[in-house]
Amino acid sequence: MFRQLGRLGHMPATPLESSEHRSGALLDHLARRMRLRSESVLAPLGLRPRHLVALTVLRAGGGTGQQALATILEMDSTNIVGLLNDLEAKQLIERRRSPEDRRRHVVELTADGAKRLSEAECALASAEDEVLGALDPAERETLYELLSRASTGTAPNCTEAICAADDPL
Amino acid sequence: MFRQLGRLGHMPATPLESSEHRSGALLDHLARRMRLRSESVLAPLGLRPRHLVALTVLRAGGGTGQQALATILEMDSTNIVGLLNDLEAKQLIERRRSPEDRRRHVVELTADGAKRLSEAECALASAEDEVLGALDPAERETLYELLSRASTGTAPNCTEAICAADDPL
DNA sequence: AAGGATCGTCTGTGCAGCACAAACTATTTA
DNA sequence: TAAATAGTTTGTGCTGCACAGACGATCCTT
Repeated sequence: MFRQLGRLGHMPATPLESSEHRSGALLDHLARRMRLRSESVLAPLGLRPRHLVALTVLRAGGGTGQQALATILEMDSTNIVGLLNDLEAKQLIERRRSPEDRRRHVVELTADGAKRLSEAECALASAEDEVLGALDPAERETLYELLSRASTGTAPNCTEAICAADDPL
Repeated sequence: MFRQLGRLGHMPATPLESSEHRSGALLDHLARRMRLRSESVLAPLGLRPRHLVALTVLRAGGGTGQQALATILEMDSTNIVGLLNDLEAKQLIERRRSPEDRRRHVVELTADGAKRLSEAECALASAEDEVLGALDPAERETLYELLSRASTGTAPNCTEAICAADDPL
């Protein structure tokens, strides 16, 4: 519990710049708006928003054990199983047993998965246009970059392993 | 249904610059992580994440009718009622009948509401630190600004009505 | 080799968010 | 007066999700 707000101008020397600008609620709000639109757009592709999230994380993170995935996504591992089952049934991911520890399933995006993910992202363009309509392309890119950095922990400059997987174009 | 993707390299001259950088999944992911932390932090204040979202929108938007609110939040209006009932019971918002159209309830943040919102945002600082740990303060401010602009439609510069309401302390 | 810990899987249970529908009041508008 | 609109209330059902229990497979001890 700090000073709460700027108050009456007699704050010592606290910069107070970014002060109470908490992004949480806005994040929630926009994510919801996005999700609502995504669902209908994604349905024809046989995906749901959370599949997209998982695929995105996998694309960024490479071969991950599923309990590591559970940690990243902050989901219960039992629910991860179902999620991955869906994706594996569609051959968008692959579960391979880790050679080091054969209990472990290493989850990886397949070529199909990367492709489908790109398609989905492409299909989401109009949804994003609606939700982020107030931002110009440069701002959206900035937003993407910030979100990307935040979500992959402290990754400074690795936001472009992204296009590596699927563009044999 | 456009061309789906770049496919086989015979795309005309599409720049393809920011290309497939869709923020949807990242937004979802971060919002979830944020929400999980928020819930426990907010509980002692008698609030839940969605209350925060509603309060935030109200703070930004001023006196809104509840069906307008339903549109903004993209929630069913029946659920808005319950949400507002919660907030009104805690005297964080006020429902006044609109003088122009007495059917309409104009919803407004009370002084208490603004205060509580600030407290909540303050309490969320640590949660945000965890989730946005990879971003420095300037970047977080940028993020906030982008999210704020996006969520209030095309609002360029009205993010600081914030500190006006509650500081008679 | 035996014991316990760990990873993943499957099943089931229960709660909460939320959309949807129907019925009602108060009020405005045609 | 009749119809449309804003809000409220209640109920129903689906879905997401956490949580728990049980199981097989595989490590890691000792």
